[in-house]
Amino acid sequence: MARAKSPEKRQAILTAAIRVIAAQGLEAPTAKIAKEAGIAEGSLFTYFETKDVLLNQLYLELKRELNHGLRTGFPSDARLKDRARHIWDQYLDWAASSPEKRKVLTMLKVSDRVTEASRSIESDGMESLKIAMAEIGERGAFAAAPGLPTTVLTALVDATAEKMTGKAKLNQTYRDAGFDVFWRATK
Amino acid sequence: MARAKSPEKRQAILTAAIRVIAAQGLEAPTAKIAKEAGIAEGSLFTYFETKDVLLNQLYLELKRELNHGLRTGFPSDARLKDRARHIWDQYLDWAASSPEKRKVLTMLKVSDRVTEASRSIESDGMESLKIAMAEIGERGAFAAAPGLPTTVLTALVDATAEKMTGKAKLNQTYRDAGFDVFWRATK
Amino acid sequence: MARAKSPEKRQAILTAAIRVIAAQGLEAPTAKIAKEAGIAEGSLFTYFETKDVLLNQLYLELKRELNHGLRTGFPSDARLKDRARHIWDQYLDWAASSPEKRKVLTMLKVSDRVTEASRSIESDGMESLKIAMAEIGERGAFAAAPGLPTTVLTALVDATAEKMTGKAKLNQTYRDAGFDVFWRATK
Amino acid sequence: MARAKSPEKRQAILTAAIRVIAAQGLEAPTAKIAKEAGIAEGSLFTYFETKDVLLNQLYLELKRELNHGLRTGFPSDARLKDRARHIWDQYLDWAASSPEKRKVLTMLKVSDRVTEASRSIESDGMESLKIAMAEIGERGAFAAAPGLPTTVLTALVDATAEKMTGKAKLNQTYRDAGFDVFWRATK
DNA sequence: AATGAATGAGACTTCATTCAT
DNA sequence: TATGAATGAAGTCTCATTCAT
Repeated sequence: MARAKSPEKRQAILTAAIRVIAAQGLEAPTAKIAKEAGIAEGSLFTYFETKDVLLNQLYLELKRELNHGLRTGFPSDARLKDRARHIWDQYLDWAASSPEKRKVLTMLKVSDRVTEASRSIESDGMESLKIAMAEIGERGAFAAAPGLPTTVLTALVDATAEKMTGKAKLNQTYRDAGFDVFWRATK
Repeated sequence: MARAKSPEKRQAILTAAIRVIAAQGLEAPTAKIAKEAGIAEGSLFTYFETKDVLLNQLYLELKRELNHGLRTGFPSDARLKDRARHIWDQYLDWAASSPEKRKVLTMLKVSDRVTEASRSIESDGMESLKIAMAEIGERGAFAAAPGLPTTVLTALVDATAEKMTGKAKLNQTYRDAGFDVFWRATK
Repeated sequence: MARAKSPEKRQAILTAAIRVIAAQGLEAPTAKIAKEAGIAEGSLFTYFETKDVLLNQLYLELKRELNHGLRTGFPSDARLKDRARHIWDQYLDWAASSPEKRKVLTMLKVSDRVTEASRSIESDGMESLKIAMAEIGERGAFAAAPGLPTTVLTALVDATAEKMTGKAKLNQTYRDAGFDVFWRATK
Repeated sequence: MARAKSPEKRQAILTAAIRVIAAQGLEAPTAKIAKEAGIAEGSLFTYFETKDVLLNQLYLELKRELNHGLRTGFPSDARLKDRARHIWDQYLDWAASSPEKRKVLTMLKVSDRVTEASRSIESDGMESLKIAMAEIGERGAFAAAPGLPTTVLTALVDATAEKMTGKAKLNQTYRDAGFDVFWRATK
């Protein structure tokens, strides 16, 4: 049999895409992504039929990775604040430690090159998190404003991660302050 | 001397750019913007030397307009909560009533086509607002986290405006809830 | 006003296309056609939106030119043999004097890049010719074989023109022999 | 020694090429031909070094097959008209029953990818046919026009076969009419 | 200043051919 | 020999910018 399609190469393309797109935006040339991945221009299309397919796969990959992080070690039976804090910490860790991924995911969320089909794909095992977010949604400032907690949480994580990039000294301060802003809203 | 450059035409280009870029992203062709503005392809470059110049001017224009709204009727001598609420309401009004402008400003903020020089240009007359934000920065969850209040405020407005688009019925609820989230952080 | 789109340039592209396609086939690169026409690669698309549009326009142009030749000086009131001979001579003159055009028209007729819409467009003023072909269709070998005379005429012209290319000496012989073959079929 | 090249596979490629090229033209991808033949992309090049080689072999194959048909049962000693009719019938049977092959052979004849070397290769055992064509060439409209009979015959068969495709009812009529056109030329 | 045709670099994608397995 | 991933040249088309009118 011939060479098998290598998962490493596929991953290399996605990784290269993150790096290049974070720097240049979604209009980054596929040729540059291929070069960064160490493969020929045409080989990119062996793994992703078109640029749009690549972009959608990248979106799904990042969403999956983020969701996986949120689920990992989730304390389903702890009190609400601890569960919220877990989400906050995991989310923030991912956002702060992978600023390029966060940036690219943000771009993709806004872009119309990501299809509705991609957007509607959800990860498994998110039930406990949804329950926690639903509980939060019944409390404090969030009551009567459907959907607001998730949106606000995402916005606060982004804002906090933005401030954290590159200021190691104050990182713990920002991390606590950001969560504090969020948690106060639930009192 | 030949005809003078017409300020109306300049404005028409900026307005067209907002409409077209909101729909297609920053990669929208200058030719399309020109057509939407009712002028010839080449004329656009009489008013803006390059596409990057246009984008930067657009960024400045939107920032200026937003800041102008925030200043208008600012109750410099009221108590902090009222001043904060004024900022919140004005900001949210702009964001909710000009969704295209908000969308484009968000795109521009993230894009690397907007230069550092453009980003560092500030509007005049913002002193009172800065004072208010500084006072907020000393309180509650924001203490010890420099710069966080502004970032958080922007993030909350964006998140709230996003939820408001198209749900007239709940708009007042979201408006109040969003501010509530913000204000609780200062207690 | 800016430069007007020049009909000369449009014609230069069509002429270049004939030359290049006759030599290389329909897959001839647009870049080569543009170069041959003395314009920039991109300019070709100012005159023809896509390669397919160019090909269809070329088809229509050649068909129009050929039909125009057939109509010119057509002796509507002469006896059938003279009318047939006029068609034969005009057709053969065109085919023999423009071998590249004939070759390209043949290619286009067969290609599926020429749309049904293009094929169905007819030239004006062909009535007298149609009458003549109809009369022929009722005679001799053609009776009871609908549509055969036109097909056979085209085939015989092509075959004869093929033999004529480059043998000036025998040209008149071939011209007469070809028509003879055709006319005998009507006896 | 390793496995020998399989003649079946070679034939499968040629058959697939006919089907695919009839549908898409000579620019049909080799990958598609390989897939249609049920083999891997790269295996095609084990049997035909390059695409041009494949095209030339295909041309020779079709020409050989056609010529074989013409020779089969050729009545060398019959009177000229019967010999001509035999050629006509055999040729037309092949053309009408294998429209794809006829189409592809026509394309190849016109293409410059078929070399002069290929064109000059002749089949064995065609002497009797050549004698018949030579006799025809001395008669009627063909006298003094060297080479015309063969060209005209080919053209008439193509034209007739074209009309026959899909009109079973009139097929015998067209078959007779076409031959009639040809034979009248020899009187 | 206004117009829009002209330019050519560069984008995405296809495909004949090579080569590791 | 068979496979199909890998390659990169080449093709069509887009678009920011220039420039003749």
